[in-house]
Amino acid sequence: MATKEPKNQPDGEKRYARASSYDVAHAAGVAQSTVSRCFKEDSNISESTRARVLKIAAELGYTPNSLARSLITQRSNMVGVICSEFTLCNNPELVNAISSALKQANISMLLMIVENESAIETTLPEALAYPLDGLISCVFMDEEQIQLFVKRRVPIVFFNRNIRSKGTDCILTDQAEGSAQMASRLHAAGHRRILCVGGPIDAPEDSVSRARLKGFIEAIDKLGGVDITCIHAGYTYENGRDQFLSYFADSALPEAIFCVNDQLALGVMDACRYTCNLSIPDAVSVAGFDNVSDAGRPVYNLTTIHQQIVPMATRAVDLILRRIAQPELPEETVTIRGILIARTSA
Amino acid sequence: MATKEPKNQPDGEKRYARASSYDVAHAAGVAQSTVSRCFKEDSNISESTRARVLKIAAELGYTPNSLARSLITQRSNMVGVICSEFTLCNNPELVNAISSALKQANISMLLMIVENESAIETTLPEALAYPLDGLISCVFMDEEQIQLFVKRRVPIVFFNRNIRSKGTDCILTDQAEGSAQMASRLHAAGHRRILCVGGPIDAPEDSVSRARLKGFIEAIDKLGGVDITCIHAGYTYENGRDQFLSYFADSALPEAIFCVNDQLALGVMDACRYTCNLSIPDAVSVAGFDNVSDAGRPVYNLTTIHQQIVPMATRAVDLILRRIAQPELPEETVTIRGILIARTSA
DNA sequence: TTGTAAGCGTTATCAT
DNA sequence: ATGATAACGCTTACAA
Repeated sequence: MATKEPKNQPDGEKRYARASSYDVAHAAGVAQSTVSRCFKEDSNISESTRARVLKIAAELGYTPNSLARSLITQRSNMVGVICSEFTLCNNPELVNAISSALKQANISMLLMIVENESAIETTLPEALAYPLDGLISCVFMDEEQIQLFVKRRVPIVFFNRNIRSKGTDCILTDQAEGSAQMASRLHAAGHRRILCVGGPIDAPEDSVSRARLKGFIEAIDKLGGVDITCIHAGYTYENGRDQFLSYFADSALPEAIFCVNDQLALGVMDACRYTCNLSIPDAVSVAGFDNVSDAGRPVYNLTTIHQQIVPMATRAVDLILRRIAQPELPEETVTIRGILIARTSA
Repeated sequence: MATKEPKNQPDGEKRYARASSYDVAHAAGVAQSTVSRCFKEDSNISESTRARVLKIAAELGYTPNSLARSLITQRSNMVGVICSEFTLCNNPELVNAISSALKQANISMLLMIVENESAIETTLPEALAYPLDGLISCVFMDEEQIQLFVKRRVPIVFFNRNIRSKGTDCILTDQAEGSAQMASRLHAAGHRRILCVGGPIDAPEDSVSRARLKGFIEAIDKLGGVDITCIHAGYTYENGRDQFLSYFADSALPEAIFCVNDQLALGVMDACRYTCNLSIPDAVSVAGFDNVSDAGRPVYNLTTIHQQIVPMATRAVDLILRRIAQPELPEETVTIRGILIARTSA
């Protein structure tokens, strides 16, 4: 009890495989706190002992245990990222961008995938169990869910979800402005009968799809003289394809089709070309939003609005770090412009 | 000191936002250990106190801190997943499958993305810092790197990386057999001049691309009478496209092209159709391997070998759990068959 | 059924 | 420059 024997290693045999700072201290003949100091920059420690201790640590394969550190420092160095299966599978670059921004800041990513936009409940306990340094949510959360994190002082940044709540920030592509750019382009190209393929009919007022649709329609109305029709699908390729087909079954072909995301647009394009034998853009123009990687392939060449995912991810991480440092700062909503990528589909 | 006052809450003001079991205990007038018991199934606790404590916990927004729990239980309930940017971006379903298999087992996923197959060094410190319950690696690791984890008793499962090492398991698509299926099909279709688009020329002997290439060539040789040429690209769409173009610039068109992955195949297809004006499969057949989601779109309709990602992911998690429970079990290499998906490209 | 106390592996605050 | 020692928030004997 009064000795320096590591407590977790009563006999010669080790109970646990991972070496602890006690093991290193024991082997190096120093105090455990000395070992700890050796792994910290600018700590008062002589270069000679540091060198010796680090050498022994390497031999024993010792690295400070992040979990134990977190407990005392009150910082886990982990940020949770919640996103939907759809986002992961159709826009993996987004997750990649967030991952690399976090890596830049030396923060680990606890990734939680939810089945769909409204299934966040299933992962809430997981997100709450850890003392996360922050949460980046690419899905909607209601006020009650948000409060669970706010109460625990876990900063939330909403990624492309326009949610304003006390103590949370958000980063958004300027949906309305992006859609307006597309509206101008289609209008300038002379299109006067336009079909809009929106998200689900029951999408909430503040959803991405609604924002894009609304922005598009308002811009078109301002330009004037355009006949607009809207149909509503989900978000997927198949939704776009099927909804267009059932629309086109008993309606005239529009001159242009604006889809609120690229997946819908790709579905519509394929429906046009492979089912209806319509050539694009000769028979009809198609435009999307997001600029997913497929959109740039020659098979689609989709005219779309590019979301600047990389700067958005960087900014999202900045917002988290900022709020960790200064929790009481006023809420911020950062808006980043979309960039019109003119290809041949429209 | 002798009182039951929560130590972390000296005055009325709270230093930390997250409620601890002490806070709950204090509010409920019970011991801290009682609170702990309330959150554990089948523990000797009266239903009445449990109900009361849980109610108060909910009010305070208390959930047991996973980190602190891990420290004492020696189980972090976190599994690290390492994969390359390429895999994430070109086969996001893989990450999704792993994520959902882990979720099923109530394990959190620490996702680490590395720039490329050989950049794992950059994320090693992160993976080692946490006492992970296991590691699923979708990238290569050398023996020295593996040992770092083995030493810490962290089970590793290699996902589609054929690495045999003491104490580690792996789960693989049967590359050779899948390639052989494709070889049979192309042969049966009457193709006698076949171009293979392999991975990088310097890919290691035990790499996925080599295994597929080797399996294909051996099977073709067995069938006989086929003239085979190999070219080497990287792994990407652009690699496939560019390498095919530079090959075709001064060589005759083969009857069929087998690419060691779908991305290469998609690149080759687009090069054929959009640059060389060759129709597929009339002028040339193209086949791939993986069955990524794009392959099924009518724009490609790629004949390919489907990797059974979902069962593979489930099995990978099983292997981890198995080895956590019984670390000394013999190493296992699970092989799962690929399924030929015959579409119109070949 | 409940409370007391030890310990998980760290960092941080004191002494020395 | 280094060593004791007290947290961090839990789980788990052991006592009562």
